[in-house]
Amino acid sequence: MANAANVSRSTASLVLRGSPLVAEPTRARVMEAMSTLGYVYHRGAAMLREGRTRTIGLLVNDIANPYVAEFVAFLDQALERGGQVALLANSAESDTRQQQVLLRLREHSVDGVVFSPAEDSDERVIDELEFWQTPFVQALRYVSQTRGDYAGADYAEALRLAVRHLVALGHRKIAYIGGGPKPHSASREREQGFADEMHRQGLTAHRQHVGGVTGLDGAAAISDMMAQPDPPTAVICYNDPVAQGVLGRLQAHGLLPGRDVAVVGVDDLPSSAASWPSLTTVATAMNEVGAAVVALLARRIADPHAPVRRVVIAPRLIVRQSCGARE
Amino acid sequence: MANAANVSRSTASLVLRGSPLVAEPTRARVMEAMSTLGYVYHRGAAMLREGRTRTIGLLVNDIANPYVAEFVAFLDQALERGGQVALLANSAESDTRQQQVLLRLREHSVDGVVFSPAEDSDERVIDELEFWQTPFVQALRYVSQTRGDYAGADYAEALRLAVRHLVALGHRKIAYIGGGPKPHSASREREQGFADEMHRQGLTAHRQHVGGVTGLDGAAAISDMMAQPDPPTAVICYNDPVAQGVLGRLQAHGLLPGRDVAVVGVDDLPSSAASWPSLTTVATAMNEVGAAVVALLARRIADPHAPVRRVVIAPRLIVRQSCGARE
DNA sequence: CTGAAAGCGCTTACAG
DNA sequence: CTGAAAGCGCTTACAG
Repeated sequence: MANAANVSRSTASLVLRGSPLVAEPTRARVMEAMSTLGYVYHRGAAMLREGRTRTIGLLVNDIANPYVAEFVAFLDQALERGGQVALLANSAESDTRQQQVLLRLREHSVDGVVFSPAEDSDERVIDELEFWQTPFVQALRYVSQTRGDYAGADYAEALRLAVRHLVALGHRKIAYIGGGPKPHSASREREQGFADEMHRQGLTAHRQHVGGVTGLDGAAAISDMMAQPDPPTAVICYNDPVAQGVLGRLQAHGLLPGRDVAVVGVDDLPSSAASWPSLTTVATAMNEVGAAVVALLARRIADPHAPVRRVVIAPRLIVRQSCGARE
Repeated sequence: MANAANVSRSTASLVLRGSPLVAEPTRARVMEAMSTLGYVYHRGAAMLREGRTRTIGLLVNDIANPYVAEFVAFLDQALERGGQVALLANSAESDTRQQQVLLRLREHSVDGVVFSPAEDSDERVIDELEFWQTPFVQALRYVSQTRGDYAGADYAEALRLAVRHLVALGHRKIAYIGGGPKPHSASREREQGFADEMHRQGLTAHRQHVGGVTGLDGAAAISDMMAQPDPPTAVICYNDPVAQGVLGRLQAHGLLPGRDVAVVGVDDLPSSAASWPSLTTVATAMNEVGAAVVALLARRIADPHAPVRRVVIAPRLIVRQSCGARE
């Protein structure tokens, strides 16, 4: 580099890293040379020498999912604040692609990996990460109940809150419109929470549907349910996009959500406050989950042998119009 | 590395890169050693030596925007297919952060940068990128009309299509609910297209509003407009989220979009087909823009002195219910 | 076809 | 406080 500034490379290196060992005039001389030469710190060289890259692999199941996109935005910012940079990758719910991308991340010598597993993830992903000794944390979903750090919301509790709220409003015919056909931890937890709370209330699922996680899936599911005899009076949806699709389709059938059928979502996307009727939903505390993920990863990098830690964030019911509790 | 496999490092290197110069038994021996040792190709070392990283900086104005998230998903996949990996960064519409993040990307020696400029971008961003000689392409928005490659949709044409469609349906009181307060190329183009086509039709903007780019902003804007005397009969919105907020708020006021007020969006998000009423919108061909971006960047990396190229993709009107043309 | 040597830009001890 | 030397894991000529 710019040791055309009349100093040795080690001195320059000390300046770069802001060491107090360097005399002021020397530092000034080096800084001067750096800026006139348009010098840029070559992190790649440092990483080769230091053995770490300050780079974190961020592998998500579906970046186009609005909730995941917000999660990525949050993590990107949090990592940046910690002086790290995110290598983004999207498995698009494919275990195969997840494997490939993980190898790629490893070739780039990431210091750690945050991942929300693809829905059909094989537990071998964990084997591999452990074999590589790559610090990692599972986010939003987990592949293994017991292996690897994890942070997510309490999805079972989210469904329990929704059921309890609807029962309190007098509903007994409560349906659940679930997520995609391939279950993962977060969808299993939701189903469990739904079943448990219904049971506790002396009820059984009035109807249950499996389809997908988008508005179109929600619309199709509700059409189906309403066409059958003895339709539900209340519907809980896998997430807000599904619920928004349900809101739309109900109205297309001439039914007003909140008056004719109660609808509840999960996640509390920003857009859910602006829908008509506004959507009652269970917020899954994305920021808190994100913060936990960052903390877990830092801890894991610092101490690879620390005991496994799993952080589960409490959800919160947001009552708006679509459940009929408000005008 | 594993030249414990009895070969020299150069031979191993040749094997790694799949050179045909290596004899089969030798190759087998090397492969064998690699797998037993759990060897992983150290891209960082290669990049230091080769001077390129097969890493692309992907800097977006707002990852939490659904359209941008889809764009990121598309690009991530396209880059991956080309053997590159995306370093993600989010400027969150801040020029300051954009500068920081660009420096960070450069420290990571990205081979090129794709960026959708923050809304308040200073043209100095371009100076800097040119000074660094970093190949780059502007996506979705541009900082400079003349400098740097660019790919985006034809946003002016999108607005023209929307105006023409509404006029053909008999509307004359057409309002435009624009994006955020800080204009950027894509919002200016929209405004221009709106003004041009209204003029050509012998009309003037019945009303025009500046606010934000989310559903809540759209809801606030339409409440405002409808509360004033002589409200518009048709509204064109900056993007689909704004339009969805408008749909919701109109209904909250007891007005049915498509019957009482026509509403048109821009972008054609997947969720817009599932809204109620389903949203008439102008699709801005995200995949084509993405493909153009990837091609432009490859070209720029291959030939830094190629003439500037700007790719503008034609938009397409998607007629659904919210404009009143369909039941 | 295979081997020995140099070098990418840093950081880390180790001497002065 | 500053300088000289080695080495991170690769690739690139250059000889054999």
